[in-house]
This record gives sequence, structure tokens and C-alpha cells, in this order.
Amino acid sequence: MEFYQLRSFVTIAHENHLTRAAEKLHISQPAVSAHIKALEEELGQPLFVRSATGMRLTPAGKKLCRQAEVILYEAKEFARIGKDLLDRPVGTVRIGLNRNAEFLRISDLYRQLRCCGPDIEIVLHQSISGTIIHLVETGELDCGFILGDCESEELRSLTLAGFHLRIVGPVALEKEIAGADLAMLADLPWIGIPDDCPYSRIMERYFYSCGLQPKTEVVADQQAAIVSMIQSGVGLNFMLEKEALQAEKLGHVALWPGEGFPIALSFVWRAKESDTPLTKAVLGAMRATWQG
Amino acid sequence: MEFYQLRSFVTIAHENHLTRAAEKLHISQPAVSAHIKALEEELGQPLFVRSATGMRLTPAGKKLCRQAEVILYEAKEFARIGKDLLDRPVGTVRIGLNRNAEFLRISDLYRQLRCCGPDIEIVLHQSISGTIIHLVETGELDCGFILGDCESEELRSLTLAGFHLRIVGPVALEKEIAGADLAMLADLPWIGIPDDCPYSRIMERYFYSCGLQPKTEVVADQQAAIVSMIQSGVGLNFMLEKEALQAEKLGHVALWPGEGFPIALSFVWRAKESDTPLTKAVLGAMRATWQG
DNA sequence: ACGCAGGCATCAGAAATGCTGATGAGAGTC
DNA sequence: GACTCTCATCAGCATTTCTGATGCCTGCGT
Repeated sequence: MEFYQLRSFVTIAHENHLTRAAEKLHISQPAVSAHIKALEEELGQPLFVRSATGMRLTPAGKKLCRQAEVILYEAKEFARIGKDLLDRPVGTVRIGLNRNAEFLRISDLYRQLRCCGPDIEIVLHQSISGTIIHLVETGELDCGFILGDCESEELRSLTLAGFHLRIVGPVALEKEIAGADLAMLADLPWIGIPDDCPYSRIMERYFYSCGLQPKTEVVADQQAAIVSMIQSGVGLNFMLEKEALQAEKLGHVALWPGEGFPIALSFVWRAKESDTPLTKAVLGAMRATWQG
Repeated sequence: MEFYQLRSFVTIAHENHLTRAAEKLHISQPAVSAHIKALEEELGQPLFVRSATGMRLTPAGKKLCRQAEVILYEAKEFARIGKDLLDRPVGTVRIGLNRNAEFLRISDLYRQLRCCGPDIEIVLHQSISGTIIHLVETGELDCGFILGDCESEELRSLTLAGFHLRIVGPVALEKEIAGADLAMLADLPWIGIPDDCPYSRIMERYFYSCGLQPKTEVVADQQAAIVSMIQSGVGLNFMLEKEALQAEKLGHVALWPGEGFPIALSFVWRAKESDTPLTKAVLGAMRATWQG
């Protein structure tokens, strides 16, 4: 049984006429005749009653014709679905978040993606910039947000927005922090960040350029944990300026008065997936959300 | 798009492995590879992600695979339906009845047919033997019951049961009928039957063999009409012995005391349809009903 | 009654297509 | 770094399918 045989079958049934069906199908009459002959041999029974005026379905043919139409319909559906998938990407996007979803405008992203492809599923994973880069490289995530530059060869990045980082510490250290210079700050207890994190490299660059190395006593790999540890008096670290000012106003942290330094929020993904429809859709939604 | 391509597609998707799929399908690995290549070209997008360890569906491939499975399922259904139709005939049987449905055991026939083929539709048509033969010959009926022999070349017949015909007439003629011999009967008024009816030929044979020709005043072509006319005094005719005895007991007719003569109830159908599944099914049901 | 026209089936040759076995490139594994 | 396993590719063969010509049958009109 082949598709062209079913097409001939259904067309003849519709026309009650083999020759007319052949014309409609743009193939020769003997070809159509052979299709039906093959089908009838395969099924072991005639599908049509031949007469001098044309062909009429047998009762069995009538039943089988209905099923043949179902098959051809589903085949058309197959092609239609395939065509749809060319425009509307499908699949699961696993996104690494280095801040909370609200800050990263995830609900806007959701909305953007929903309208360009209803079959995109989004999985979110909370982490910190360095870990996110690592997970995207190994394929455990498809893309993610990071603060700072990404130097990986395997990844591409899109800069979404610029921010400033400020140094904050526990309220208990308010006086030490307020009057400190960079060297004194480096002497206070710091909350460490995993080495492979661009965030961490910024911190290093900031102090190393002055020949300083802050003392780290605890290492944390989740932004929420860092903030929580600053508040509970463990040590100093960075916060985005806006967050820092707000936390200071609420009396949760002590803000170092020295000026902040700029840092970019970027979105990263695997270079070799730059041309997949899904990646394109996500990047499009990302641009609409952050640059629109 | 061809069935074998879809089969390869689905099998690879199931195995996550092209070579294994080829083995399972009993075709060569390059063949399966070509199938997928053709499908991917037709759809304009990859269905699988190739790796050194095998193949994995792309998100689009996953969606299309489900539809491919639907198509293959419907194709299997097509074959299954075809196979079923070999055993279980379908279609409409138009049956001519020369007596009421109860006498001809139509409800038994229904039951028999229902169990051997649920898709058989039965259409009943009341008439008289001669007309039934004619309608079966012209194709307006598929088969029918007749009393007497069928001499048509185009038809075949199956004898179902033997009966006896008795001569009956109006109660008003009771005395004339009771004492009559064959010649006197022929002189009484008769209800005629159309010439081409085997029933009619029997009547002719019965009288002609003695050189007699009964007078017919009215011709009827429905058994119920004949009985009704006998009762209302129009003339004489035959009734099946059982019917005749009962009608006499009820005082509806006068029964001629001479002996009845045998007549067969037969079932006729077109010879050239003897081998169709539907005809076979009907004949099988008929045998079970009348000879079982 | 007979020829004609229009049905579908059949046939042989040409064209197209699918299949196979050998081979190659690339990625994991030991 | 050699080995092995993946899938892709290629050339040649085998098969299938298509076409155009032809034949047979039936219904219709003269």
C-alpha cells in the first residue's frame, strides 16, 4: 500500500471514473489502473465494480475508501505540522537565572515567547553567573543571564542592560565600612564567590589592580544566599546599586560610599545553536523585552 | 513522503539509533539514512540531532513523530478493515418477499446475518413470485423468495421447503366448490395471476394437462390482495395448505376437498453473484434458517 | 443489427527510484 | 593514539512505476 495508490483510490471513488481521476491526478490512465489493481490484490477483494460507463465502489470499497481518506487527511496534517514548525519553533528552553525572575523580566519574556511560538516550554534554574556559564557550556542549560563578560569561545552573548555594582556589608560593620579606603575594605571579611564566576573576576580585578586581595571566609554560589549572609553579618560583597540603596534604606546593610563600577547584564547561549529556530525565537523575545 | 520513510522515522525515534532501526526493519543502514534525508528535505528541517552515539529527535521531530505514528496506525487500520471485510461481508441486500415476513422467517434471517456480518443492511420488498424473479434479473432486487420453479438462466435457486397448494374460493360458492370436479372448478370465476409468474404456470399446468382453462376475471400481483379477493367473493385461487385450512376454520374461505399438489418455496439470486461474500453470507443464513 | 464511442485492462519499453555493499568522516572509548 | 562505533555518501544494480499503444467489452445511436 502506497500513498499514490490511496490517492488514486479516493479520486476514482469520488469521480466514479478512472480516466477522469487519472486526468485529475496528472498521471496516465494505465498507472491509475495499476494502482487499483495492486490495492485490490493486496486486500484480496475488489474495490470497484467496473462497467462500460465507469467504476462504482463495492460495499467493501466504500468502507475502505473512508479509511483511505483518513490516512490521506493525516498525511496532509503531517505536512501542515511540518510547515508550521518552520515558522513556529518548538521545544524546551532551559534558562539560567542569576537574579530573581522579576528583576530579569521573565514574565515579559514569557509573554513574548508565547505569542511567537505557543509550543515553547520554559524551564528556569536559579544559579550564579559563573555556574550558569558552565551549565550552558555543558548543555545542562540552553542559555542564561550573567553579570559581567563571558569569555567562553563556545558561547555567544547579548548585552541587555548596564548596571553599577556597589560594595555593601553587614550593618554591624557600618563604621568600618563608611570610613574605609580600598585597602581597608580588603581587610574586612568578604563573602567569596566561586573562582570561575565572571562576578568573581570583577572583584579580583577591582582589588588586584591595587595589589590587594580581600579575605574571603565563606563562599556562596547563590545570589540570595550572598545577600542573606551580608545581612546576617558574615561579610562584604557587591550588590547592584539599586538593590544596595534600597537595602540600606531599610537598614539591612551598610553601603560603602565610594563610587560603584559598571557591569553589564548579558544573555548567553551556545554559539553553535545560534541558528536554531528556538534560539532565534528566544533572542528575539529577549531583545523585545530589554531593548523594545 | 512515503510509508517506508515514516516507518524508518518512527523506528529510529524509538531506538534513538539509525543502525539498530535498519536491522529492526530488515533493510540496509544507507536505505534508512536516505529515508530520513528525504523526509528532512521535504520538511525543510532536521528531524534528528546526529551524534557519535546515535540520533535524538529534535523538538520539531518529536511533534512530527507523533503525527507519523498516527498515519502508520491508520494505515494498519486500513489493512485490518480490509482483512475483516474478507470474512465479514458488507453491503445492502434487497430481498423480495412473496409472503409475509413471519412466514418467510425474516427475523431469524436477520439474526443469522447479524452475527456473521454486522454491516449488512437488509431491504425488504413485498411482491409476488413472478415479479420478484423479474426484479432480481434486472438488478432491482438482489434476491428473493418464490413459490414454484425458476427457469431463468441468469438466476440460481435454493429450495427451502416443500408445501402443498390447495384450491380455495369464496364462502358464497361453498356448495359449488365442495361438489366440483376439476372441469367444474375451471368454470367458476378465478383470480388471475400475471403470466410470467411461476405460480401462474403451475395453475396452467394443473388445468391444461386436463385440457381445461379456468376463467380469470381479475388479475392480482400481491398475495395479500389475492387472499383478500377470495374472501370478498371475487373468485378462486390457491393457498398454501396450512393457510387454507386455517382460513376455512375461521369461515373466511371455502376449501375444495380434492387433494393439494406440491410446490416448493425457493430462494433465488443472480448466478453471477454466487461468489460474492454478501451472497454467500445470505445463502449461509438462509440455509441455517431453513435447513438448520 | 451493426458500427461507433467510450469505458478499463494489458503490454512492452523507458525512466525513475530504492536498495545494497563499500567506503569515509567524525566522535567517543580504552 | 589506535580502535570502534556512529551516520553520510557513492556507484552500480535491481526493482518498480510510468507512459503510449493496443485490445476487449459494453452501451448507444443510427
